[in-house]
Amino acid sequence: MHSSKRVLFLDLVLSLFRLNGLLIAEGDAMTEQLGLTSARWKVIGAIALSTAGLTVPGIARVLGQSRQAVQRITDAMVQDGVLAYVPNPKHKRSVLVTLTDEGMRIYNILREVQDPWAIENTEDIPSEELETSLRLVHRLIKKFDK
Amino acid sequence: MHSSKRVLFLDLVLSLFRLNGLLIAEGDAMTEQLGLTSARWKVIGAIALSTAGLTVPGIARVLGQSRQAVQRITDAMVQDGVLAYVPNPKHKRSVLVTLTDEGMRIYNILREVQDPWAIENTEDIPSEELETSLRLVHRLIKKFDK
DNA sequence: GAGGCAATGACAGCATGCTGACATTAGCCA
DNA sequence: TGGCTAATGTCAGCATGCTGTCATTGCCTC
Repeated sequence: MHSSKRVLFLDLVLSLFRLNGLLIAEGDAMTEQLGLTSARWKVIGAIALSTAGLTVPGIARVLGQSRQAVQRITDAMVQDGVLAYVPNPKHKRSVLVTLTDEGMRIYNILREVQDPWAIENTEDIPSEELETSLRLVHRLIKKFDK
Repeated sequence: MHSSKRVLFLDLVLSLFRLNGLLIAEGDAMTEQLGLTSARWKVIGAIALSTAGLTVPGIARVLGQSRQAVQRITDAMVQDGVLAYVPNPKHKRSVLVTLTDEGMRIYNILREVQDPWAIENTEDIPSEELETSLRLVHRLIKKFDK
């Protein structure tokens, strides 16, 4: 028998909370030897994926977090020599956040751990299911991101 | 063209981080007039859904959080008169957490807001897609929850 | 060009998550 | 039954998220 969509959806939401925590734990375990935490590899990932360069509020928009939270993390990472602030030709006050050589090194190692992890955890999951789920998630994000 | 499963999966993971934040914001907005926060309505939901009664570590296991984090929340909610600790016939030290009348009242109001929200946000999504996604999420939870 | 609104930086306070540590109690097995 | 191991309560410290606030700077419109 099929549950109602309402119940399915509430179950999905609760399960997503659970999965979110587990994914953060996975990421933390994966990056433990790199001295990273979930907040930090998210920032590194956002910067590495951007082509045009990102400001602090820009990273916050990508990650869906407050700019203040991101600012604190990036300040600490600059302090640690992983990130650097460089002048922004398009904005006098709002500097761009870039990876230092050390940051690039860490990102490359991160990818070397993350890629096998992604491959391993999807080998028994059909592409169609991944695509369906991803489409649903994107749809919900669009719905809630006002 | 189809992306590789690896890329699909990494996109899915990043999107889930984003969606998680948005869902918490949704829940917070929904429960604003009830004086609840995300941490609190999760606890209320867990208790309301349990049939046998839950201890603090039990709630932590359901929610996938540390027992210390849950303890702090439940202590505060007992203080606020929403929850109550009652003796546990099966365990002398570990009391059961229950909803007070006020807690039940709040839970009922919560459901009155949550149900229409769930229905509204699924009306344009086929049941099959919800089921596929839920199955995938459960599978990943099982994979990571060791 | 001037004025006003929006974006940004910076600081503060608070809620919530985690881990670590330690004492106590339950529960199970020899 | 005795004792060991796991579970629980409790306290502490820390990381990370949020919001609020205010000054400053950018940018757009008139």
